Order: sequence, then C-alpha cells, then structure tokens
Amino acid sequence: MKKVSYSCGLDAAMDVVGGKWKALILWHLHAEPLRFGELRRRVGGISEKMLTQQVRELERNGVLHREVFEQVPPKVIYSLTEFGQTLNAALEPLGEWGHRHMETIEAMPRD
Amino acid sequence: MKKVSYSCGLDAAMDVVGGKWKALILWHLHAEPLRFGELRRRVGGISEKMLTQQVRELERNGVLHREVFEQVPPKVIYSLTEFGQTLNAALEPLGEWGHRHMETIEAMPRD
DNA sequence: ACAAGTACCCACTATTTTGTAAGTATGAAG
DNA sequence: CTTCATACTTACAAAATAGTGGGTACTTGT
Repeated sequence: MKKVSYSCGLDAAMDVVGGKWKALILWHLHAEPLRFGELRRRVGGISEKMLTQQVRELERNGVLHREVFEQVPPKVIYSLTEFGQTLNAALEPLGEWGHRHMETIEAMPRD
Repeated sequence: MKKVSYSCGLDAAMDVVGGKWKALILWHLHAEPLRFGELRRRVGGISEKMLTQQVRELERNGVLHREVFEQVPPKVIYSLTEFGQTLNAALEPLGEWGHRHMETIEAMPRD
C-alpha cells in the first residue's frame, strides 16, 4: 500500500491487487488452499523471493491466510480469507474479460 | 504489453490495465469524452508526461480514441472505444469492491 | 556419508516504472 | 512586446519492482 487516500474505489482496489503477481496469486488460490511450492508451480514464472514477498503483503492486508506447520521439512499453506474471497469475486469479471479478449490482447503491439 | 502469452484471463487483463494510472484514466472517461487538460485535472496527481504516455498506449491497444483538432492552442479529445467500454464494465465490480472496503484499505499497513 | 527436498532469508544487481524540469509551436490578450 | 494557454517532447534523475545466487535447518532416502 502506498497511498493513504484514494480518488475512487478502483484506485484503492488497484493498490491492493496491483503489480505483476498479486492478482494471479489470488486467482490460483480461488479453488483450494495450496502449499508454497505448489502455488509457485501454478503461478508459473515467479521466483521464490517474489512469491514470499507478495504473499506476505497479501497476508498483512488480510487477503490471505498463512498457516505454518512446525515441521521439517517446512510446510506452509496459503488460503484466501473471506475478505480475499470477496476480492477474488470482484476480480472475476476482469478475468472473464481477459479470457474473452485474449487473442486481441496477445495481438497488441508490444515494445 | 509485455507478455506474448498469458496463464489466464486475469493475467492478460492486468497487462492491459495494470500500472499506476491506466485503470484510473479509463474510469474517468467512463461518463464523457474529455480533453487532455481536463482529464489530467480529474485523474489528479499525474504528470503531463505520464498522462500522454499512458493515454498513447491505451490508444495503441484500442482501448481509447484520440481525436486531434488541428488548432492553436491544441485541442485533443479522448474517449473510450467500444472495446474500452467493455473493459471499463469489467472493471466496475473491482471499483465497487474498492469503494465498499475503502476504510479497510486505507487502514492497511503501509511501508 | 551424501544428496534431495522444503520454505524461506539476505545481499546484491538489473530492469522497469515513474517523476521533474525544461523546451516547443502558435495565436490571442494585455 | 511580453505573457498565457494548450498538448505535448526530451533529457535526466529517482524510486519501485524484479531477479540471481548464496545460505539455513532438519529429515528422509540412497
């Protein structure tokens, strides 16, 4: 979180779920809780450092829950909180849109 | 646009509307076409450079339309394309969510 | 004895994104 | 004749974001 006040709801929401990975992480947790490694494999392309970092922020923001099992080898399970579920639901139309226009988006000029 | 293929719709959508300003710009254009200066005032806090840059990308991506009037002083009007309108519609639940949880978001730990 | 697997942390570097300040053209107003 | 306004552009600086390679602790399997 960077700002303290927002010009509108979208501004605020983007501050929570913006960035390269957060939305994706939520997305992949929508069906079931996952362990760190499994989450990493599903998100794809994310480094360990980034995943820990993003997941910790999401935890601090009350979007997801982190359950640590005191074992060796370590085991940590991530799941959406209720708050996180409402956020994920709000993200769904955007995901739908992206899905529907995937080809158009892939064909967009990149530089 | 950075990627050429996406793991899911949300991934793709975030690539179009991610970043600090783009979603906000779309949002403020939802009701009516606006001139550069007016758009800038409404978005608030954005520099001229950033606005031009973001708006040009959105134009290249077919999200908004840019109409130049060959006058002095210059006049340029921005409006959503139909595509942009579908995107804005998909963004609405997220904006709603942000609006509903504004206080929670503002109270989130920032560092 | 030794490598493999887990979920990290740390220091460091690279890349990307964002911001700041200045300059441009032209005409109208004072 | 100087200033103001518009919608930019350019060069440069700063800040945010991302990646790399190393290390850790302990257990299980070879």
